[in-house]
Amino acid sequence: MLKISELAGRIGLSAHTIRFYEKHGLIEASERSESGYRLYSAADVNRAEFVKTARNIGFSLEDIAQLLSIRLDRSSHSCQEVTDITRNKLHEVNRKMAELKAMQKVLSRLLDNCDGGLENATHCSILEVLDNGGLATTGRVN
Amino acid sequence: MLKISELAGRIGLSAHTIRFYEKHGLIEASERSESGYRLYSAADVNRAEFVKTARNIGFSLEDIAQLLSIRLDRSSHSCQEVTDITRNKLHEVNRKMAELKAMQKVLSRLLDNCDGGLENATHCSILEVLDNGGLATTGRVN
DNA sequence: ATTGACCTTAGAGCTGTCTCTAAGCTTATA
DNA sequence: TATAAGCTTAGAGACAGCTCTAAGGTCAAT
Repeated sequence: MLKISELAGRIGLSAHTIRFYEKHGLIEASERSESGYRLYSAADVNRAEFVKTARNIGFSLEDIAQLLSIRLDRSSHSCQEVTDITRNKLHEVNRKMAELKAMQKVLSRLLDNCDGGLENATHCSILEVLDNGGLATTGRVN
Repeated sequence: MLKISELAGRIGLSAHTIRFYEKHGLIEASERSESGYRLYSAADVNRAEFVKTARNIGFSLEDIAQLLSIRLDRSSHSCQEVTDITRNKLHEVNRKMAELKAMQKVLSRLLDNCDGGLENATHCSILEVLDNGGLATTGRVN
């Protein structure tokens, strides 16, 4: 049985974060010592590692809570439930990527058109674009 | 001179948001009516539109505050200051893109390896991966 | 004169994920 | 035995960018 900071060291989260995850139902200590210290069994460690892995991949704490409840009773959940969560996450990632790509394109073009020298900003093309409502619509790419 | 909701309609922000931006120094009403209503001049509208455009591109409110202070006195700032802000933003976007790409790759691979059928999740390959600390290191791509 | 839309302010609440603090108890080490 | 490290709890604070509320004043139309 591990104490909280031992678990923390093992999985690479702070003790603070582990307590925070516990409050949100993600990690459990199946026992307590006489003095009230959390004690983690091998199964608890596995669960915590599951949480950490899912977190690393990018699942939200809420996603992870759902995945955990499936993991806890695999036979009464379908594989599809798991893929649905994963697919939703992938869609979310794709949406964000599209946003970032648009930003990337605009920012790059702003930089391309501006020399960025040490002269004063009276004729800075970036400021001009911002003043004129964005990049010209001709040739605009979303 | 426009009242706040007229400005709101004009630039596509809520009156709430305009007051919020004002509190953060982004938008100003150069006058007030006798009864205390905010009144926006043409210059105020231009400034608000600048803010909106920069926001649409993805600049943070803090970035915009900096851009505004340059815009306010272009001759005492260099063009480089503007490109620095823009370049920093671009780098931030690039970093986030790289994170999202990694997530995208992992999520796609999880989905590829899982049939996602209606059968129960006892042998769900996604859960197995999460239980085993992530995708196999052989052939791992970051 | 009344209704209803609009305006004012200060400040709270929301999202998600921590991160830290205070005040006090326990355990290990010297 | 004294000290330091580690544990406990509840709750506050941080980030960014809104979003909304309460309690009230103003204005235009009927």
